Parts: sequence; C-alpha cells; structure tokens
Amino acid sequence: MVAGPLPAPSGPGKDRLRLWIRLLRASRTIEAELRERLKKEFDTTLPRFDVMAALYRVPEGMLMSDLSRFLLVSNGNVTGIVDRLVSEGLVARARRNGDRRTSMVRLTDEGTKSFATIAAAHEGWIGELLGKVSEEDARRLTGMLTSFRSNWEGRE
Amino acid sequence: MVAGPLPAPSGPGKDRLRLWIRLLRASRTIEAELRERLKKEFDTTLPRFDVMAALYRVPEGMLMSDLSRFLLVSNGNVTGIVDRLVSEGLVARARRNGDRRTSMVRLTDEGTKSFATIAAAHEGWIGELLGKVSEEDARRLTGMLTSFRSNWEGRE
DNA sequence: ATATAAAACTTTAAGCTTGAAATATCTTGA
DNA sequence: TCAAGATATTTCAAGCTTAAAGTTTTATAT
Repeated sequence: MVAGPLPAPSGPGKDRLRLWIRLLRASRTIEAELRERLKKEFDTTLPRFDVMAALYRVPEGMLMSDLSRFLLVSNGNVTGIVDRLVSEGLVARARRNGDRRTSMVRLTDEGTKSFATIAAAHEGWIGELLGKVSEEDARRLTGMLTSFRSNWEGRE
Repeated sequence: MVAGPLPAPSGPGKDRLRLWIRLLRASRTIEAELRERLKKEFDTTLPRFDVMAALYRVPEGMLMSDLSRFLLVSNGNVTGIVDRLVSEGLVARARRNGDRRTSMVRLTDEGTKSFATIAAAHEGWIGELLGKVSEEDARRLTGMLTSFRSNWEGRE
C-alpha cells in the first residue's frame, strides 16, 4: 500500500497509483499524530472520538446500524466502542418502543460537554497540521475528493 | 474524525477541517475495498501486502526498524506481521554477522512471485477505483499531497 | 395463523495496532 | 576493562477491526 518512490514507476495507471500512495500516507501521518494527541491530552482514542463526533451532530441519537454505516466500519466494531463509551458514562443506549431490535444511541450530557472540549482542540490541531495547505488549495482538494467519492459511491 | 457535513460549519480553519474529513473518508473507502478484494481474491490482508510491497523494492532486505519507520507503524506491529509472513514462507529473517541485534528481512522467492501477482491486480484495482480522477487531476493532487507531507515532516 | 425471510444487533475468533516494558546486543567514556 | 547508556527487537496488555455466525425481533407470503 505504501509502496516506495524509489524505482519511480511510470506507465499508464501509475499516476493514479502514486496518488493513492500519497493519499494513504498523508492520512496515516495525520491519523497517527491525532491518535497520539488524543491519548496524551484527553486519554481517549480516535475510534471513540469518531463515534462521539457522529453522535454530536444528532442530539436525538442514531441507530447502531446508521452509526456503523456513517463511520464506514463494521457493526460489531461499533458495538464494542459504544460499550466502552457507555461504561464511561459518555454515551447512552435507549431501547425504542416501536422496534425492539434497535436502540437509539446518543451522547449523555457529560459526553456532549466532553466532546465539545476535545473537538475544539482537534480543530486546532488540524489547522496546525494542515497549516501549510492554503485555504484555496484546501477547497480545491476537498472538491476533487468529494467528486471522487460521489462517483465511487455510485458503483456499490 | 468523520464528522458530518450536516451543520455545514463555517469560519476560519473550517476549510482545512473539511479537507481532512474528505481525505480520511476517501482513504477509508478505498482501503475497505482493497482489504475486501485482497481477502477474497488472494486470501491475504492489507498489512501483509504493505510489508511485502516495502520489501519488494529492496531485494537485499530491510531491518525491522526501517520497515516500521517506512510503513508508519510501530515496531511491535511489524514483528507480528513478519512472523506470520515467515510462517507462510513468504518472508525470511537473516541474522547479520556485524550486529546481532538486527536481522535483515526479505521476500523469499515464493514471496516475490506471490507479491508480483497481487501487485498487478492491486494496480488494476486502483486504476478502477480512481478511474474517475483524470490523470491530470491525479498529478495535481499528488503534488499537493507531496508538498503537504514534506512540510509536515519538517516539523518532527 | 404461521412458516420463512429479513433486519438490527451482539458475539466470536483471528488478526491488527499501539505504547510500554523486557531482552539482548552494541557503544562509549572513565 | 567495564559500567552506563544507547539501539534493535520482541513481548505484553488493552483496545480496535473484520467477517462470519448467532440471537432476537419484525415483516412478508402463503
């Protein structure tokens, strides 16, 4: 995945391969830095942060399946992370009257407060880590990645 | 991390935050697809592929520490993955005369042959998954990400 | 009604990942 | 020389991740 630049391959398709490698290395580098800071400064993890960020947008809560779909991870994965967040009092599960298979998952008041603090720091970190990318480049890149993604989603 | 587009936040720094979210979602989407195909078609995993890709570039082999640095993962992580590749006969460890703490890790002949096959398929998949990105955009994006990364690396 | 399928979620086994501690080896300086 | 520190790697515990199998509940088609 993170194949090296050494032989500098060329030919058809190589530009896209190179793009993918850069994309992956960039996101892994940033992810690693964020993970470390979340651990050191807030004693939490990236997956917990992801779940809380998803829930923060929707005060009334989300279904487990919506959560896993949104986060692009498996169902079982979310179960474990939510379990831990519940045991820490940051997230609550609420059985629903209508469909007893499902449960609404939402941030507790403590979870909401906690996330707001962490998210503010997180936004600052991103600004710092991507500081060298101009605002204009950021918007251009975002646009390219968005159109890529919507194209891609069409195929599944 | 994968915070949602719903409230459509704005303000200083929001463009970079949005860029980061797009970047992460794009790489996770592609990664998930690659993982699935590697499993289904070659019964292997992304981490194994990553290690083999790194070693493929360097026939004489790499030290464990170089490998983990190159792949942006921890030392202990690489140990486990290499252990499994060794037990599958795809990778070999060779103790060195000079420094007996270290060992050179390299692909076996079988590993080299196996990787070449998988890498060809992999390149095709990337071409397919990124097919909607024009070659020109691919080069532009790559350039932006490269300069980002070299800027970033300067700070550590 | 009631079997059958579908859906939502959890559990499980295997593997990946990290950070920290442990081990072994090498290097350096008194 | 040899103790102290540095380096390379492995081990360990905890948590993350997936795919597949299992459980409970709901929907559908006789």
